[in-house]
Amino acid sequence: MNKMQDLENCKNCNCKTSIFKSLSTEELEQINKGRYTVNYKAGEILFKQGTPSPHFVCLTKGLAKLYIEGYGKNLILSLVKPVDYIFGPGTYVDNRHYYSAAAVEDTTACLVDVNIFKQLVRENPDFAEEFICRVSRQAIFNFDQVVSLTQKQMPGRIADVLFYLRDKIYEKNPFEISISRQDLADLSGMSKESSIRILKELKDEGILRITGNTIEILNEKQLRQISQTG
Amino acid sequence: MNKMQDLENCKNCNCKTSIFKSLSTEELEQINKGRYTVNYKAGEILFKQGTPSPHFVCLTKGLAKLYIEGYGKNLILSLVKPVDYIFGPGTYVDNRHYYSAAAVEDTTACLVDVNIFKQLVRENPDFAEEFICRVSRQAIFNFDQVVSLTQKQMPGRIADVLFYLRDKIYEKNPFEISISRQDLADLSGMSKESSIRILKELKDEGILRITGNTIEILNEKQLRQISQTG
DNA sequence: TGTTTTGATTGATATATATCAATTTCCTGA
DNA sequence: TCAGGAAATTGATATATATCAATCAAAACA
Repeated sequence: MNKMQDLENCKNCNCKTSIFKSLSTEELEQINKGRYTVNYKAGEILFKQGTPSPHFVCLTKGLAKLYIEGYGKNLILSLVKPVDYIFGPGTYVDNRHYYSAAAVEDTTACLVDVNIFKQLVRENPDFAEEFICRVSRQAIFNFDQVVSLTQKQMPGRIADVLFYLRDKIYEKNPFEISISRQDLADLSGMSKESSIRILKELKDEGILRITGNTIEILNEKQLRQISQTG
Repeated sequence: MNKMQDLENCKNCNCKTSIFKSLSTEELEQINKGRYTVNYKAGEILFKQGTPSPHFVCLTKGLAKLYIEGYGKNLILSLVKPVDYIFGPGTYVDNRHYYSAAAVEDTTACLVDVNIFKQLVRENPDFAEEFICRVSRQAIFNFDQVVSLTQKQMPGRIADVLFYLRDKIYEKNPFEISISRQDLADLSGMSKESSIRILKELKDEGILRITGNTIEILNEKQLRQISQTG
């Protein structure tokens, strides 16, 4: 275990900026007591779909992907970066994970006993409300995603993923992706060959500049157009 | 307004069997006071995607569809029957509907001021927990759906929809569907022509018996197989 | 009762996308 | 520095699915 990590405390952690802002010092202390820190190398699995879900996960470093293992293929639901937490729907249903999580980059996470979390939801209405807000935003995001995946053709889906990566994950342009082409395909619901081809087409049309894993959106308006058109 | 409806009271309504079971008589009374009953004819719209969402809806009679209006097509998220309630993710985010709802059959619904609901979530931890459970189950359902829609081919998707209709909506076999072929297509993410063709194929293979709007699953095992295979 | 309209069905065709196979590039470890 | 393996790329082909157009059945209507 990394000593630096162990010296950290929820009280001065960035996590506080998230839903934890409604917690008192004592409540944060409760979370802190039931917390432990784990490091994952890129590629390592945080948890597998179907396994019990005894804690919720707060990402403090790196990048992880949440993905459903379907029939042969994977579907990546979202990427998670610091400071964000992973809280699956199984926690309040049957205590199972309904998706898997894997580190895309070297990643550090805090694991907190789920019962402490549930207790706080019961005791602190602000926290509960904040949590419900959070789950709701997640649901809205999923709606957009399912519409994109089921109603748009490949160029539109790739466009949506590129905007997602630029605006929500890497937050710059150009951005260097740490995910593979396969991941890109799993995010947009297509084969990796197709994702590569579409990327190449967008590059040839001058909408993107691509050098290895670095992508720059050159013509935002036209890419937006492609996203709209389907 | 129907007098019968007005005489009803939340205290002896079937809704109590749902998440409302954790509410006290006084709390149910609060809901009852802020409640009004509305009747919709088949085809009428309960609310439109994008409009404000000032109340949550409890279905007491009929059948409704929840659908996202996408790019040209609709995607039906789910069907709602009595006694179930409709509570969109926008309520805790920006107070907008993220999907539309329309009556499929003649439908009666209770509308309750969303602020009363939110207040109860804050005051009654059991109710809050029950509500989160509910939202979680919804999320799990959506996961299954998105996997079906993005990873299975048409016969598998139709198979999933048929099981959904038999087990969750009509709860009998054979069942007479009150939804159109277009709705069937919107549930399974394909064109209506395709949905008709797959249905016909399943009929020709002896897996289904179809007479007009009555469908009977004859060979459950084989249909399950088709759902699995994709 | 006939007429009109709507939804269901079928067939022919176009097209988006997956799959398979072959290279090529890149990265890692000895 | 090289060898081996993994990932990325490209091309050829097969296939699932949408689209278009026509017909048919059924329900609403006057």
